[in-house]
Amino acid sequence: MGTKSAADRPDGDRVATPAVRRGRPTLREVAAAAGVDVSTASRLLRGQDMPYRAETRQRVLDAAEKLGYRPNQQARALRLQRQQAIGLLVPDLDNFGFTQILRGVQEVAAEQEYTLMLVEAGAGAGEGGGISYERLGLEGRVDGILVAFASMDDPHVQEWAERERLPMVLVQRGTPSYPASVVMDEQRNVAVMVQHLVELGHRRIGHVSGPLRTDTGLRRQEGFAAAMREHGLTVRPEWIADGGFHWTGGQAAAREILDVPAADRPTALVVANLISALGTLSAVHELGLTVPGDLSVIAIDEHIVAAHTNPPLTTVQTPQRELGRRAAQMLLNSLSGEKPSRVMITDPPPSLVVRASTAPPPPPPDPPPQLPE
Amino acid sequence: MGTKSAADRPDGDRVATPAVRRGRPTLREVAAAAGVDVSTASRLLRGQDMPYRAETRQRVLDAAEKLGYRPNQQARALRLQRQQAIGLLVPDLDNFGFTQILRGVQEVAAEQEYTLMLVEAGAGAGEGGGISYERLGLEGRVDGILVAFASMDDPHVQEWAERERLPMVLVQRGTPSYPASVVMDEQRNVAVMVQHLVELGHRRIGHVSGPLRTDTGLRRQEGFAAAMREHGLTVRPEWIADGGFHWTGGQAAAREILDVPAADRPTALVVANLISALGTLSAVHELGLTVPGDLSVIAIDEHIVAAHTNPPLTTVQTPQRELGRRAAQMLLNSLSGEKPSRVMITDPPPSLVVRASTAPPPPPPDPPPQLPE
DNA sequence: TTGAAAGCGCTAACAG
DNA sequence: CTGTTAGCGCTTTCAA
Repeated sequence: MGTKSAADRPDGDRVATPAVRRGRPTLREVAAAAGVDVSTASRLLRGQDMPYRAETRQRVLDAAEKLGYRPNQQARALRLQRQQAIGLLVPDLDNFGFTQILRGVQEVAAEQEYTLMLVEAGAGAGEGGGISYERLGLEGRVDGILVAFASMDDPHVQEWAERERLPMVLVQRGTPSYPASVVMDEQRNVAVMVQHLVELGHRRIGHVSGPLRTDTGLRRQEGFAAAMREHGLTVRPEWIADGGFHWTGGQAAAREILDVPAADRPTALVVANLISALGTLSAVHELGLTVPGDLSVIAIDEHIVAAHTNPPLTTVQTPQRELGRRAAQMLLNSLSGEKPSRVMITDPPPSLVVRASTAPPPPPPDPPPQLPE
Repeated sequence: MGTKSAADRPDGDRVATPAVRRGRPTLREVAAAAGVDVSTASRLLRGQDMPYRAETRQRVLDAAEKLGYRPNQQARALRLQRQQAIGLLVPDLDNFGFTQILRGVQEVAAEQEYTLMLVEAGAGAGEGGGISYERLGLEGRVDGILVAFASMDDPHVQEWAERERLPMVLVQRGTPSYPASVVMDEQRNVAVMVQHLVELGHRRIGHVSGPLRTDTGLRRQEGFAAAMREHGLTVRPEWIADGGFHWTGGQAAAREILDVPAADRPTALVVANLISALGTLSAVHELGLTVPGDLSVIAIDEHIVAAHTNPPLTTVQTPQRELGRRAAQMLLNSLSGEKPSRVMITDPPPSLVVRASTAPPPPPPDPPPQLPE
């Protein structure tokens, strides 16, 4: 390496780690092997500019190939002030709703040659607990983050992102105080479900909702009320309960709604997500009711699991993947200076996956000849 | 919350900041604000050494606090030649088996202040397809990787890791050619299942296996054979089929095994993982059989979903989390130069979660008074 | 007890 | 067409 004699540099040979071979070949080594300057090698290897002598180009390319050169992302990031990476924060990977969002995000990130860091941020903290975002270690590692916390109303994320100066796009959560978000048309999602039930003949419809403090939960519930009104049906408060987007919550909510005399029960339940629908089914069975004989159940979120519950659940498939795509695009665009906005996905419209959990309502238990209301 | 106006700076003493605010405060700025050299600030903020003048310490700490200083990971990584981050590659986040492994890995990473990069590597590629590991962009971003590809027998990973000089630990996959891996005691997992069935009175037991080209699949199948032998039962080849660790595979395998005259059917099926057990249940219902009336079914992998299938599945809970922990530990240790090894987790022993899918076998269809074999 | 200086590996003006 | 130079933000000898 050095052209100087080792003798006149008493400190010279204890510079780096005692490792004989370095981890990976550096650009400097490639350049040396090709007999050019690092700057030339850098430009050329990155495909920049046009004019190189054919021979130079060949020599550099050969040397890089031969040494198996791969640019050091860190050095590049430091120099460019850009990580070429984004983060995706999800609360819970057990929640079936997230995998499709993830796929969408992944696609876009890959297309734009960004690395995606997926972080399950809710894991340790449980539902209500505060998360230490600092602990995630995302700080200097990503250029921006996507936060898919529909089920978590956490003001800290926003503070954190601001403090770290991290561009952030909220997914499934249109907090009015934040300008960058992508959500679905929940009204429509729910309308599809209500419509299906009405077509089957149901008029007594209840709702196992999401938490009302979350944007998604709230909008689904509003959508429920709106759809009911549209069909001239009454929304009965005692037929609505918060299932918390969670298994136990769904169970508790269903118990609350259904553990009443048969005459006071709804004939169908619209459930705000798949995992809480599992809980709902539990409660239904506990109470000795049959689905869809006594009660129809329909839920948001399509997943293979829905085909295997008892009975198989009718679901609504929503544009989750598109949601992920758009969110990622927005984040990436905002990194290039574009102003982010609030977007509502409508394009792949929600579609019904009809299975065995929905059917016409049972005949009314009492024989009142006309209006049950 | 409080919308932060640009103007409000409650504290009177303001640091002379450059005209344009940089992305984040640098160490240099902190040092300047405190009136010390960067090297001093660096040492002090990292809690290095002991001897600082109390006043110096205070000034630096205050400045850092006030500016909201956070060290730049990239610069540090470049200097230290260490990312303080590890990657976890999983094939498929829809597979329930991985979340617990993830939790374990997360715990250890957090304990040691490592950032975890979770990458769903199989997503785009499908089961058999080759993955472009280079595309993951993990290259210079992590110090090592955990590969949880039980269901994928891919020689490329190894090459890739070697080429990138990335220390790698295999999780759930004890490839004999690779020295660093953590697996479970699959023999024991399966033995628990067989034992349960035998105790219920079953003697005609089949197996929906994992792919035999995967280590896990193979070991589960060997375990099955061993357990059967131990109980003096015969392993019937026609009662074994590969469910591919996938939904459709599970379905096909079960069809193959069960679509025969009743007298030739097993009375119980040991299924190699939960997702393929869902497929198995599908096939069983298709064929008009009842569980557990005609057939008992038991699967590996405990998950809340198992409580909601039709009927609820008896499962074996395995030490997945511990697996993740040990794997992460091994990787981290190997980063500090320790030789990795092949480890088999035995500690939290597998435990049975008994649900409705297992029961005593039906009475034999024919009336042969003695041995059915 | 603290400061000066030398880079980690890379890119980007600006000169030749 | 290619080389020189000057750092990105941080850590770490070595000196003072």
